[in-house]
Amino acid sequence: MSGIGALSKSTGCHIETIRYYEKIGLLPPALRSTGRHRIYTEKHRSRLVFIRQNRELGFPLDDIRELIALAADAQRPCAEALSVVKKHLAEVELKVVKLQQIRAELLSMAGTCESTCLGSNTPDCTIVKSLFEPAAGARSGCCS
Amino acid sequence: MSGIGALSKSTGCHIETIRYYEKIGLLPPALRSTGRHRIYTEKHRSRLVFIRQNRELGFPLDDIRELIALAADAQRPCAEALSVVKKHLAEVELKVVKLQQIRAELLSMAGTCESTCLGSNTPDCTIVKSLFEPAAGARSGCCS
DNA sequence: GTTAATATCTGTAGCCACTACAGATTCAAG
DNA sequence: CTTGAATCTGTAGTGGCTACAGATATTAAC
Repeated sequence: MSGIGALSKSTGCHIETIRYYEKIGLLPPALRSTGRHRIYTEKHRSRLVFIRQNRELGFPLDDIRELIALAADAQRPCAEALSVVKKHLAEVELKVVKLQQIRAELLSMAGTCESTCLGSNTPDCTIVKSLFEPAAGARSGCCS
Repeated sequence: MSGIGALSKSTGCHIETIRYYEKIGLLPPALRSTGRHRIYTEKHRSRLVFIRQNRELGFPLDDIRELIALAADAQRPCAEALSVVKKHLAEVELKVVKLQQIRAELLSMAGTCESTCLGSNTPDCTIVKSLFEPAAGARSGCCS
């Protein structure tokens, strides 16, 4: 049994976030003191830890909600939980690929700038140059 | 000179997004027809292309705003533009590292589930098990 | 010229997952 | 009993759009 401040400290989850999770039904409502302050049990705490762990792995709250539901109905959560994880894994892998492409592009931008215009008198930086370029091949077909 | 629909088609940028960029001052206000429909020039188009290209590289709108400002003041944008790019690059690289850690963790979760509980009669899936675990070592120090 | 279909207009609300307040109340310590 | 810290509720803001509703403009066909 502990208040929201203690729960926050022991889980590293902000007080506002704890209240938010309760509001959207991800955490069950806390018990209340006579003055309406929230009181938490160990069950609340372990569920909050679960939520946070999965959030740190990037699961959206709806996925976490589903995992919790699967846990509650202990019939055969395995295949379904696994599919939630695998779906998320696929998204993470896609993101990694995209970010690596972006990284390569940024490295090339920085490299070109450093070798071409940085320190020279060139007024138009390669990074910024595309702003003034008419973007070849897209002007045809325009009116007038 | 073209309307917002044509601009949208030629850039792949949604109409609502174009209006949004104007609203937040990222695109200069369009000319207007007698009936208040927006009319765009080639300059609008090339700026929008610039914005979109940089958005695809993950730059936040405020960075793009700064790059545009640097382009306008052609004094010495190079070093500053380069620093914007490098800062973003650092963030992208950090994200890649984090996502790769997450990926490893998800792979391990999926692997453990597949080899341990999937297809067996075990009622508690490893993916979901931490919900019920008292999270050892964090209970001490609690009141009562 | 008229009508119908399409395009565009403005403004507001919603998305995700929080975060940041303001102003009121309650709790714990001395 | 007082004081200061904690907590309460409720609302609004973040980024970068997206989705609508209801009104007006434009264009094409007849």
